[in-house]
Amino acid sequence: MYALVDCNNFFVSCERVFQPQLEGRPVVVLSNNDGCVVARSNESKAMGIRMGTPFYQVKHLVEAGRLEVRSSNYILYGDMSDRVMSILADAVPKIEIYSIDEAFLVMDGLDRERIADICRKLVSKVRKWVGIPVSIGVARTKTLAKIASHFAKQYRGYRGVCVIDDDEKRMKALSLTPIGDVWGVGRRNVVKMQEAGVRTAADFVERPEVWVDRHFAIPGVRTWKELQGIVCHEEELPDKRKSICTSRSFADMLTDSGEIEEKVADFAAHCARKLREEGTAAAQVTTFLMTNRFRTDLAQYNPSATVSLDVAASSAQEIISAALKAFRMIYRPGYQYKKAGVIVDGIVDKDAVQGVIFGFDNTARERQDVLSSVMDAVNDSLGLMERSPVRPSGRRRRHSSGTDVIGVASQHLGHFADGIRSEHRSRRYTTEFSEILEIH
DNA sequence: TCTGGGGTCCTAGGACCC
DNA sequence: TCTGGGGTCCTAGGACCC
Repeated sequence: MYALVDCNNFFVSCERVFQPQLEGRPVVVLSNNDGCVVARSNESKAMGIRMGTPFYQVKHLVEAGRLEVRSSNYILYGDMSDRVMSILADAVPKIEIYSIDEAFLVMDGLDRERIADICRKLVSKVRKWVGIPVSIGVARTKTLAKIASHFAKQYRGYRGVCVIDDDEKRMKALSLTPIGDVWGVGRRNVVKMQEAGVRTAADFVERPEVWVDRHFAIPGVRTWKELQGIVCHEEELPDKRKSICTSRSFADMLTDSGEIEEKVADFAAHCARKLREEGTAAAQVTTFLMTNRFRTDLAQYNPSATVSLDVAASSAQEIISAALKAFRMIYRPGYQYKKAGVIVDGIVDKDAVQGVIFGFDNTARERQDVLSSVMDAVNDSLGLMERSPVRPSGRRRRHSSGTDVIGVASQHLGHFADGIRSEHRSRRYTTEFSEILEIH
């Protein structure tokens, strides 16, 4: 059996722990740049505010005193997530952290009564110790556990825990679940489903497998099986990431090559730092630029270019130099750029790289690696730290937040967050000590 | 006026090989 | 004029997730 633990309205709940006056009030938390709504309290959901709503569309509610708003505070959320996850990890033999606010608990070898009991205790323990409300759904497959957690969240009678452990409960749950609420069925496929007369998860499982295969291919068949209790999503996600991306929208549109170049260098340095934290190196570096897609009155240009490295690298110098090379291949004056980013992929273990290097430029590379590790040490002790939000393996890692104090000259140090709106951010209650250190 | 960021997997089609 | 067949690898783009 799998138990899916899902933090209710996670970002809002984190804010409420330290600002109890938000309790019972309609609250939303915004994305980076104060762009869109990414988390809502039950009260703001009830007001009809949808996920992803641009903030300017609900700003009048804030001004009228009918809605509370906070900018996202990922350092706080990451730290709160770690606290929740460590309680969960202590309670069961195996945990798979799926996202910043969700984890699957593998409940192998426990009898049903005990599972329900453990889950109920976890709900109250997390609430009591961290202050975050969670819901838990239990079932044979992850897809069904997701559905169970929806019920646990939706109906008070479950008191936070819903178990689907026989066919009768399963079919009842499926018939009450709109097909679009099923894990793995996204917006595009909902349309196709509805056109075919499939409205609920129960409608879907009644269709023959060949029909599902024809219209929705392998991912569709997996979901179809999972809904019937046949496990398809079993394996844990691999430990190492296959790509790392750092990108940001700018508060204002930028035109100047030099100004964008500094951002790109910063993004590249951030990617390189993450590679080193994971003990990996990347063989490809991609830089992309985007104009403002919402300004249809302006010329659009969304180029990207990829530079391949001879030898996979993780030093700031090498990644930045490749990212800037790609940037110079695509930058064209005359456009107003709204966003840029750097993606590194072709990721391999650092050890594997060292094994295959011989020859003339080995020394230079070694020196850059040494320099990078010294920079990391300085930034670790003086910079502001942030916890990694997601690691599929459940292993916790610390991540730099980008407020480095030392870097490569092409970066715009200390200005990583410049030009990003964050007008309603709360304090970093649980990690502020390091910020104080930084000031001194 | 104002519209996020970071991932994964799958598939179709092209390049290339014998 | 006629113009094979089968395999692998890579990549871009689509769909999905939170």
